[in-house]
Amino acid sequence: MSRERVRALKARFREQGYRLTPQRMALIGLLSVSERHPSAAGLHEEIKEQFPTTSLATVYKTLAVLKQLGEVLELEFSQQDNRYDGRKPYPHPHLICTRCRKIVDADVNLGQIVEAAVTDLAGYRISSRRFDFYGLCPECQSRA
Amino acid sequence: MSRERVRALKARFREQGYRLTPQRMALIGLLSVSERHPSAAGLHEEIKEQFPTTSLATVYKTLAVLKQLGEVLELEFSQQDNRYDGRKPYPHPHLICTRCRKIVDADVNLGQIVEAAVTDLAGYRISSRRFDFYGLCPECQSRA
DNA sequence: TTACATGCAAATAGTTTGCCGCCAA
DNA sequence: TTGGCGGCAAACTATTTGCATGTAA
Repeated sequence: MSRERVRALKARFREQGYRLTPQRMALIGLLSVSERHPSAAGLHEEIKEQFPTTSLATVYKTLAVLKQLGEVLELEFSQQDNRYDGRKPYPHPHLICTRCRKIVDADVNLGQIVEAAVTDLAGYRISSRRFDFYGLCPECQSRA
Repeated sequence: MSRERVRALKARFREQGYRLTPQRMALIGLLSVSERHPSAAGLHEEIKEQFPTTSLATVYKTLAVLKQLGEVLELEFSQQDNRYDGRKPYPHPHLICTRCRKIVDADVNLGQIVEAAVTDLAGYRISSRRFDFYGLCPECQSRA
C-alpha cells in the first residue's frame, strides 16, 4: 500500500543521512503511487503542481539518490525518456506499447520460472535482469 | 556462417533497392562477424581501417536501414552507446557485465520457455522482447 | 545519367554538472 | 549554525538531420 511505501522511503532517506526536503517528499509521494512508470519530465510536471519552482535537475538528482538506495527501478531507453518505477523497485517484466509508449507490469512470474537457471549463468554473478515485452497495447490495436 | 550472412544481407539490400556502397559492404562484413555486440562508434573505428574517410553519420544511417530491414538487433541504453548484433538480429537473451560493459549471448532458451505465455499477454500483440541479465562477468569478479 | 548515398557540420534531446544561495536538521 | 540541497544555466554525449558533393546502377 502506497502509504507504507512512502513511510519506508522516508525512513531510508533518514537512516542514510539524506535530508527530507519538500521536493523530495513530493517525489517520493508520486513515485509511491504511480503505476504508469513515469519519466523524469513527467514527474517534474506533476511536482510543479505542488511546488512550482522545482527544477528538473532536482528531480534527476533525487532519482539518482533513489537509484543508489535501490529504491527505484529505471528502465533505460536511448532516444526517449527513461521511465521509473518506485512502487516495485525490483526487476520485473513489463508490457511496453511500441506506439503510445505506455508501460504496464506483465502479470507473469518469469523470474521464478528461470530463477534457478540464471543465478549463476556462464560464470556470471547476476545482479539484475530485464524482461521487457514490446508490442501494441489493446487500445492501439483497435486504433489501427 | 558469416560468409552466408554477408551474402544474405547484400541480397536484401539489392532486393529492397538500396545501393551497395563500399562503406555499406564493409559494415555488413563487420556486423556479420562480430560477436561482441559493437557500438556505432566501435564499428566506425573498425570501418575507418578500411575506408578512412567514412563518417559516423554514415554508420548510423546504414544501421537505420538494417534496423528497418529487421537485419540488426539494437540494444538500447540511455547514457551509453547502443549496441548492435547483426549476426543474430532476432531477440535473444544477453549477459551484460555492469562493469566492463561486455555483452555476450546467454546460452539459455528463455524464448521457448515462455513462448506460449507471451504471444498474447493481457491483450497485447507482442512483437519483440528483451531478456537481459546484468551482473559481473567472471573476469571482473576476479579483479574485485 | 540521375536518384540515392556520403560526409561534414549543425541541430536535437535527455541527462548531468557547476556554482551559488538557501534551508533542514 | 552549517553542510547538504535546490535552482538555474551551461555542459555533455549519443544520435539525427540538412545539404552540397560524389557515385552506384
